[in-house]
Amino acid sequence: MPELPEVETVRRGLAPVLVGSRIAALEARRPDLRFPLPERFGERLVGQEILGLERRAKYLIAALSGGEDLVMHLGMTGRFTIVRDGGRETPGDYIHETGADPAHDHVVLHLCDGSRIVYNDPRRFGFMVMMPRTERPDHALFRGLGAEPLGIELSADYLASRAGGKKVNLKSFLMDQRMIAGLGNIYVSEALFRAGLSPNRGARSLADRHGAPTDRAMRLVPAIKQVLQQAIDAGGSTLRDYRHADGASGAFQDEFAVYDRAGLVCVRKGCGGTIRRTVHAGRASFHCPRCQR
DNA sequence: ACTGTACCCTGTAGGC
DNA sequence: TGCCTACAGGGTACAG
Repeated sequence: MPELPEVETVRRGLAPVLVGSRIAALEARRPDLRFPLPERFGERLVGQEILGLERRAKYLIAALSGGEDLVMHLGMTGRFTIVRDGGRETPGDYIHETGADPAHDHVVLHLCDGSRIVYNDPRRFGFMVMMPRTERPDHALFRGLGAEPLGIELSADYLASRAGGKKVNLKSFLMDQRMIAGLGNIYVSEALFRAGLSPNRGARSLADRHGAPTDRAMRLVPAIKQVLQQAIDAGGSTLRDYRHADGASGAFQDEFAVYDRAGLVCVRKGCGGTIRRTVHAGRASFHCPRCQR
């Protein structure tokens, strides 16, 4: 579920509560999510102050005073909810407080001020790992990540250099976290619509035969940046599970041009085309065959 | 080296 | 009402 805008929205919601706080206790209600929780998870967290909370791609990274990073990924259905001091104690009461099924409240961080951060994840595709801060850039999770899409490193030149000669279609290329880190199924479809590019087109068409960026690559870069920024401004997209850290829904789902709109008329004035659903690498794609070539 | 498919897990929506 | 299938914002491990 959570792509870059959703993870960034969660980060902004958690940061004011987490940063500067100290961890009083850890509740791990099961030993694993997608992967086993870190060895001696509680020992390594309790007593630590959280110095900062940043995002890289779809990862949340809490910097701990002891020198380790707590790296968190929300998978498809993960969500963090802040429960303020005074919230009720029994798991069953979380349903009122977080709106999530308490059976899937897997990890609870208790902070010294009495508030709690509850991690809920029905499908358990999310995970948490810890690593020394100095080792993070070389860690397997981060080493191969591509450009951060809202950073200056995502440019037409970058796209052309990564896409040249590749046989993959544009949709799969943009979904590949080694190329661009943070896009997912929704925002790839939305960015391609804004750029007027078909998801079926070969990624290689972002570069000419000399490896220089084509006008398609030039259109794609601002399309990606704009759709992500607008989605962040709207607090992300809530389809099912995703919520802000305070339980609120995102609003960007109301602004989808193509995602999940198969069979509906294209939103572009005067187009009149019908949005089509196709499949790339097992994931649904949506595009307007008239607007997107 | 690259590309496509199966799979991890649970919940829900839709067809019969 | 049930039962069954297909599908869902993620990523990874293989086989070809």
